[in-house]
Amino acid sequence: MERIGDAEYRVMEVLWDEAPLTAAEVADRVPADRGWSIRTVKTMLSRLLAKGVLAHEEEGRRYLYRPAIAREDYVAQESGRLLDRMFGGRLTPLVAHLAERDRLSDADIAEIEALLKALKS
Amino acid sequence: MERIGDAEYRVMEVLWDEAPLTAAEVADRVPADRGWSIRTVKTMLSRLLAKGVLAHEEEGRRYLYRPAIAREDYVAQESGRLLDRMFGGRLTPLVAHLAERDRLSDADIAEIEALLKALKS
DNA sequence: GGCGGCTGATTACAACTGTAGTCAGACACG
DNA sequence: CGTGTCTGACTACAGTTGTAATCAGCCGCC
Repeated sequence: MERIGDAEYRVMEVLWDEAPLTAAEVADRVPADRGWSIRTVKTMLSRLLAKGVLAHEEEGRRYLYRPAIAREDYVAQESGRLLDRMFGGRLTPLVAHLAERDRLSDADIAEIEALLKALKS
Repeated sequence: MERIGDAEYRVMEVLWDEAPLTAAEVADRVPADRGWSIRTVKTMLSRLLAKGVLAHEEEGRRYLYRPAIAREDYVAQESGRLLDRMFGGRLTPLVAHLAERDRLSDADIAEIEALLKALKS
């Protein structure tokens, strides 16, 4: 599967939240913090189409865009990539690492414990 | 902190494992699967120097290269980035996600539970 | 003492990415 | 019916990355 850049990912998120949308609608919903022009959004959409991660159907002279890959699949691929690259593919060192770095609160720990308990049964 | 590409990361790993090293030594230790030329390795070293993630000391007319950032710090940054981008910065959804995707064996679960227990005490 | 080999420095170049401008066609309003 | 507007397509351009080649200097060997 193709890789997706940071900016492109913003666009994907919009469409994973709500689809199908026109280019203008996507532009409206993209987080404003980057101050993108509509043209930039359209470029993103074209590239994502070319990469095969978006699909489009024609509606009059416009396109309606929708994701062609599931968010879960993409997220799985990217987390797997990080895990492979940094932790030899093993999750435990990641958890240990984040715990050390204070990215884990007590509430997180409780939550993960509950999750693991559910997984075992 | 500067970002490091995939190929550059390979070079960093060599030096995190063993330092200081000369360019030729790094080239010897880089995993062979990409079939890099020594020139390519030298380019990586220069760029990593420019990015400030490597340091060098002169030894005669050569450099000895060593990491200027800790592996842990870089790994923390990158895992934080993924977590922020994909899971709103929260670890639990990542664990849940990987569990669903069968990236978690029973042994992993036991291991993480032990880790969490240790964290709480 | 000249020549091959090694060194870092500089340059090359294509693909990808972020950010946008231009263009030709359709459409909608006055 | 003309004129501005919106659309996707195409083009632009700088920065990053992967992958190297070239260059000028030094060093040891014949």
